[in-house]
Amino acid sequence: MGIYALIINRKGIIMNQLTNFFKILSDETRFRIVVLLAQQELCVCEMCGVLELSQPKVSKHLAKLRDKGFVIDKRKEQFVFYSLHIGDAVISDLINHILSNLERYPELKIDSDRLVYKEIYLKQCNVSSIKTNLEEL
Amino acid sequence: MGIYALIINRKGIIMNQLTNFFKILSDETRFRIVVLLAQQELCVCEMCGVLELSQPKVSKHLAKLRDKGFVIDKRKEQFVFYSLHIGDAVISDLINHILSNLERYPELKIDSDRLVYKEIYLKQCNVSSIKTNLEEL
DNA sequence: AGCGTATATACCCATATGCGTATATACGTA
DNA sequence: TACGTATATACGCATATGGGTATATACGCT
Repeated sequence: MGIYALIINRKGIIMNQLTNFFKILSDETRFRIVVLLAQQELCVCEMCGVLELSQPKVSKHLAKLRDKGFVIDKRKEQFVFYSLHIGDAVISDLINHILSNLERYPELKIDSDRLVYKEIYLKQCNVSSIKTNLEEL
Repeated sequence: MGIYALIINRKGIIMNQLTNFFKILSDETRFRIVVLLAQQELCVCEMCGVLELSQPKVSKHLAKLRDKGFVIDKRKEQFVFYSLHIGDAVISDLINHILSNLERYPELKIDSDRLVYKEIYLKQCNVSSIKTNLEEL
């Protein structure tokens, strides 16, 4: 494989990185996850709680993010914490742009506001009484 | 439907507009089309020529862009010209960001460079000799 | 070792997606 | 009206996607 082939491949990779990331963001659940992780590292049950989504659903979307290399997972005892890992400048600028315009996307803003209460979800990941506990606030 | 429901709907619409656009960009063909249209309005056969893609393929992707409201089509005699129509600021900033970093995405850069020769394709849309004509340059 | 909690994944299903091919429609011109 | 070109769309197919449910695995604690 000569240099030209290498260049071609590099082209493809770069191009794919962008379209892959757009595919990630094209699902509402993953989009909300990315916006959360752009603000702080979180474990799975915290995301389930904040987003009010089932654990397998969140885990499966995180797996896709991991497979594409957009997040890094790090185990801390029982919990697995995820953090965003973005290389491309266009992508990270896009995320920052969204973050600084959160008020324009009320749904994302609500998610972010609920990050304050994330500790609530730490010890009841698979419990269906999340909403009950929330309502007590 | 009360005001609250309206707000909810408005939320959904705004949120969807972003994820819809990411879905559009998640396909390589559509991504290349959007980048071209961000530079100038083009008719279908010009896009087929520049991108070296079949006419039905380009038309179908344009139909998706049209259905989501991201492009406007305008007939001029035999030709139908498409132009980008982006409302959301985050989206248009994203596109501008990509445009000003075209050198970092060689494949997109090549497409854009070929825009210079777009007139070639105007009267041979369905002809398979596109490459032949290109090679004469 | 046994139990509870956290997380990942396998399985199944319904639906969406992208593509090639063929065809329909629209426009200009002879 | 007939023909060529431009464009849109219908059809069929293979594959991808997202979700729910059930299950497997990992960790901490007793």
